[in-house]
Amino acid sequence: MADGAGKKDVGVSKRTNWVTDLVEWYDANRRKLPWRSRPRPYAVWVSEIMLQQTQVDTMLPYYRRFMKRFPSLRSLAAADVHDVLSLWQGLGYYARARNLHRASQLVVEQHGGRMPRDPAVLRKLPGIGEYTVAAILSISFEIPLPVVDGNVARVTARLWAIHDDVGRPATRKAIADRLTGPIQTVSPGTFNQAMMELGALICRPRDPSCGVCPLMKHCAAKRQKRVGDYPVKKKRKAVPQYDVVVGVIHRRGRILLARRPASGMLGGLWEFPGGKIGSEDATAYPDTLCEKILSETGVEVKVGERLCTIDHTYSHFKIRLHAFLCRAQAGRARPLASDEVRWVPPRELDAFAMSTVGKKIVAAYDR
DNA sequence: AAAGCGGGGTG
DNA sequence: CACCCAGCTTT
Repeated sequence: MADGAGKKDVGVSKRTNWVTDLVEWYDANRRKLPWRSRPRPYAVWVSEIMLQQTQVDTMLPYYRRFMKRFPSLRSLAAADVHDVLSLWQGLGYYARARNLHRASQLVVEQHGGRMPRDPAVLRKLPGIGEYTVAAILSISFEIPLPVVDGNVARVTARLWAIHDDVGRPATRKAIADRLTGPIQTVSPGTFNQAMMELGALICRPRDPSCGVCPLMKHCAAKRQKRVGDYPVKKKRKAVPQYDVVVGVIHRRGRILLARRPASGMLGGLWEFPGGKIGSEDATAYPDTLCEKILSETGVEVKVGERLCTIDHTYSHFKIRLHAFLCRAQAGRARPLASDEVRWVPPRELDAFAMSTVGKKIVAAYDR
């Protein structure tokens, strides 16, 4: 009798469930984040959209401001998209804001303002894909759908020494499949957040803290001393560089801004007129800029001194941007290559939603 | 300068 | 499925 009980105890302590170890670690080590206290679907949604391609520390101040201004799904749906973009200004990936705003309106129109609990229905909303469906439904409704973000892919690839490229959809699917069993043995919201938290705090891309990892004794990569070999991913290719010229165009104490088309890159944001140029000599920039401004806004300008040069990296290319002070000579401004053009008093520039580059030009102008 | 994060949309 | 899109942080 005593023998049998002893055997059982040994068995349990030697091979504890990795999910139990993970969740215990999470309960003791998780960060306190605003949407974690009592997860409402709307708060989880906003946080997950902001967290795409953006780290927690970067998005946190944006999140607080956003939730203060739009505390409910209905308040967001009722807002002007320009106000939503203004709050997103500087966070990047502006399509996320446009999609979130549009999707909130669809939830009000089609679902009475309540978040759908059906994965297939949720998935149809703009900006909501496989990952976001699983995140919202698991965290706010405890529905057992595993999320597979970069953190989870990395943790899982190491845990089971998965040698497939984690960037491929098939690998992501395989990882989700392997987590479908485990997630049903505990709170799904806790499981998913614990996996992501472990990836963010312990199982980091470089220099992971294996020594304090709750999954150390379960980890195949660690056992093989090959943690650095996982996850396997394809190298990203080099990005091209372009030169860009723009004009800060004055007329009667005002400055000309153009609003980019609503869809596409930096859609709906305001910018200084100008654009990408070829590899011509720098001495030709003023003439090129003059032509560009004329063809895009119908305004004839005299190009003056260079205001600033800004290097900026986007995800798929880099730019070296040269901003020139210009003076309008003739012509009425028309939105020939944009959705809208407007002459703006310099003091009001801050009220127009711009990308980080736009704000840098404004900052250089203010100096 | 290079690498890492890395979901969604499109074709 | 492959490929394109979109910025900022860390090293």
